[in-house]
Parts: sequence; structure tokens; C-alpha cells
Amino acid sequence: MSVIFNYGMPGLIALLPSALRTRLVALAVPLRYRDKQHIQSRGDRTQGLSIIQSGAVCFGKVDSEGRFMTAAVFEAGQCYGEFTLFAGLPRTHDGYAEGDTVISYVSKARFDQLLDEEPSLGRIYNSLLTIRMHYLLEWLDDLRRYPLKYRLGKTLLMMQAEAGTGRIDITQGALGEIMGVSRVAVAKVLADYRRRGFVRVVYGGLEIADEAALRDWLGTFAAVESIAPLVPLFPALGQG
Amino acid sequence: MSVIFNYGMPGLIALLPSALRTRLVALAVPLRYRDKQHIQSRGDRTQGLSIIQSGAVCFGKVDSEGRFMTAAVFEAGQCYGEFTLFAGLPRTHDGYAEGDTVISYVSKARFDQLLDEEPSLGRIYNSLLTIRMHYLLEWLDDLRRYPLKYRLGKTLLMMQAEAGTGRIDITQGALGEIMGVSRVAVAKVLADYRRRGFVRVVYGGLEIADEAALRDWLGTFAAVESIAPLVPLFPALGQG
DNA sequence: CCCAAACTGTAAACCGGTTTACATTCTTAT
DNA sequence: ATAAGAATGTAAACCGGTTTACAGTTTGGG
Repeated sequence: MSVIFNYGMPGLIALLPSALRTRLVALAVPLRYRDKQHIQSRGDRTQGLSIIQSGAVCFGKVDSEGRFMTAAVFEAGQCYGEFTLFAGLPRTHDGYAEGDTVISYVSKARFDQLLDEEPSLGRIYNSLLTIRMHYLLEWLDDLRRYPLKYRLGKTLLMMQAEAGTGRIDITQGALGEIMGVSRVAVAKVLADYRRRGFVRVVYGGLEIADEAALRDWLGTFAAVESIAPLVPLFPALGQG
Repeated sequence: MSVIFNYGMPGLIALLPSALRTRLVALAVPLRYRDKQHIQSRGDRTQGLSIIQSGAVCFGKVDSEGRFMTAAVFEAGQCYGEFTLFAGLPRTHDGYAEGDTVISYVSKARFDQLLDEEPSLGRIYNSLLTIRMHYLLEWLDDLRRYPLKYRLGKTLLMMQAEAGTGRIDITQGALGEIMGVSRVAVAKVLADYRRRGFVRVVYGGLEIADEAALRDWLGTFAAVESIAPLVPLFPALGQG
């Protein structure tokens, strides 16, 4: 049930015109993290913008029983830290690297200065935040309305579109974490998909065996409009 | 399960310095709607900013069975239409007036011009969108983690804080719609609260009988930090 | 004043997820 | 080659919600 901020959703990198991107990155310090390395804690007071150059960052919180619950995964091209930049909040989530990860970090002071010099940066941020809000609301709506056997199929189609290849390398446990459900629930749905001939499950991943059939079947739950990458939904954001 | 964009969350009106507020409202056309009157449809192409002066607007979508599902309720002081302003999207939700409602409507052309003349407006919008995102994520987190008997209590406390008085005038059906659950589920929780002495249920509403006890009991589920109005959470946004 | 409409209370059957448990299969390191 | 670890498959008991149903209560309009 965590939001994956990717799958065709444009990130800051994609939205910035290249000149501005160059200036912004020039202000940044590169930070390197190894897989699973801790990046930030809920409550931290560091203020600044982080841009993910490679790898991914997993955000979440520890619940009262001490278990980590994923809220969102941000992949390369996405940025985070707006809460500290625009609302003066402390970090609201714990974050760790998902795979070896490189981050460009821009301090709040430097970011604010660039924001003064380049009003277009503010505009772009308005767009970015709006897009995220839209994406979040769509995803939330799916969550309310549709059962796992719809949401998982939709997610798999998006993953495949993102990956390009037919093979999706992810364990059922990780899938469960992303969808916010247990491994068992994922396995049940995949068993059903397997019987229907939609997927082939292999050790440590799966393949979409019949994409068209899966897409059709998902269509019986809901219009599958938004399974396509999201970019075409944002006509205002042609190039970046 | 719909988001109520209020309960101490600052809206555009609260964030704008008064001079800018005056300028913005001067650009607006007032629109009046009666209770339950239709305001917009998903897919509409009108672009502009709407500021709720009084009343409230309920947003949602019709699902495949034709039932309306509420996604969010915006109250006086809040604005909407950012998706059309910043991302060029058509309206993503149906909207209708909840109570007699007056809206200040600013066309995209006029808004864009003001945005050019007043860079601070863009900054304020960055803050506003950030706050909303934060609020949404918090709320989503509650939704994942905690059962209705926690969420409903928290919502009632917020409603009471907002209303000021002890009496909360809302039917159980409407409560269910807000919480995104059935009326029966609400009634079950309220029956339990009644037995525990937290609330008194009356026709068409309820009263918090023992706020301290309710708050304590909710504290056994989770730290109740965010039940207080949200404004103090945003130190960067002192005055507006 | 009374009836219709709106609202509340509660029960029963159901459903989609959870947790726990355990057997099985696949991979990798030694 | 094999043992250990990781991942999958599946079943059972459980739980928090849903839907449906119906009876009882309150309110407001004619």
C-alpha cells in the first residue's frame, strides 16, 4: 500500500529545463548510501532538498510494535524534502536506501537563494506537488474501491511498462510490502492469476504471460485508463 | 474515508497576507450555490481557481455501479482547482455544494497574471500544497494502521475542537460517508463508545460526554499528537 | 395531530484481508 | 555435493469491515 513515486510520473529532474537542472545540481553535494543504509529519521531537523540520482529511497514509519511500515518509495529522478523546505516541518518519515543510492543534497539556504533568482523553479515545484497530489488521490481511490486482485494486476502492468522487459524481478514478500498487504495475500492472488494464465511465477520474480488477457480482465473491475504511464495525463508538462 | 480539508489545517485564505488576499479576491467572480447543487463534473475543462468563501464543497467520483463516493470535503477558507492551474488537468472529481455555498472564482488567465506580478503567491502555493500533502499522508497512515474505533474517535475530537461546542450535529450516515465506512460500522463503534461513557448519542448528532477519557483511550492505540489542530505543526507559517 | 420520512440499534451472513504454521522448492556458499 | 537460507504454496483460524434486513424512535409537514 505504499505509493511508488515513479511508473511514468515525472520527477523533478524530468520537469526541470536542462539549464536550471544544471544550476541546481551545481549547488548540491553528492551523498552515497549502500543498500539498506539509513538515510534519515522521523523528527530530524535537517532542512534541504534531496534529489535521487540513482537507486531509490524507501520511506516509512515504525509503528507502536516496532515494525517498519512503508509509506512510499521514491525512485531515481524524484526529489524529497519539500516538507522541510516549504512548511518548516521536521522529517516526517524514516528513510533508507533501496539499493545502492546516490543523492544530490541541496541545503535550504542554497535552495531558497536559487528560488529567489529563478521564479520558474517555484512554478515547476507547484506543478510537481500538484502531480504528486493527483497521483496520490488516484491511488487512494483505487485503494478504497478495488480489491487486491485488481490493484495487484494494475501494479504489475505498470511495473512491466516501467521495466520494459517481460520479467519482473521482485519477490512476493516485497510485492506485499509495496501493496501494503501480507505475503500470503499476494500469493493467493498470484495463484489465481496463474490459473487464469495471466502470469508465470518463477523463483524471485514473475513474468506476465498474457498481458492483453490480464488487461481485459482488469477492465471488468474498472476502466483501465490510468494503467498507462501517467505522463500523457499532464498535457501542460510537455517537455522538461 | 474522505479527507476533510479543514480541522485546523490552514487554507489559502489563512495563508495569504491580507493585501494579497484583497488583490486575489478582487480578481474573482462570486458564484452562489444552493445546498446539494452541482458545481463541477469530472472531465470538465474549465480552468481556474475557486476559493470557498462560505459553505463547503464535497468532491468525489461515481463508481461503476453509479454510486457516488466522497473523496474529500473542502470547507470555507480552502481553495481548489490547482490541478487545472498547475498541471493542466481536466477536473478529476465531481463536486457539489454541501450547504449553501459562495465561491470566489478566478480564471486561469487572471490567476497566472497575478502569479507573475506577485512571486510570493507562488511561494504560498508551494506551502499550501505541501501542507495538504502532509495532511493526506498522515491521514493515509492512520487509515492503514488503525481500526475504525480509533479513527472515528480521533475525528470526533477534531470535529469538536473545530465546532467549539460540545454538540456535534451529524448523522451516523454522514459520519460513515466521511470515514469511508458503512453506517452500521459507525453505529457499532458508537455503541461501544456509549457503553464506555465517551459519548451521548442523540437524534441527528452526538455529544462528547468525557473528552479526557476518550483521549486517554485513543492514546492506547497511538500517540495522539496530531489530534490537536494542525496549525502548530507548521512553524514556518506563523501569520498570514 | 398524525403520518411519512429520516434516523438509530442490532443481528446474521458474508468477504477480503491477517496471522500463524508448516511443507516444499530453489539458490548459494562452502 | 550438500547444507543453510531464501522464497513459494497452501491451509486454518481469526477479525474488522460489508450488506441486508428489520424493528424502534424521532422529527417535521400537511
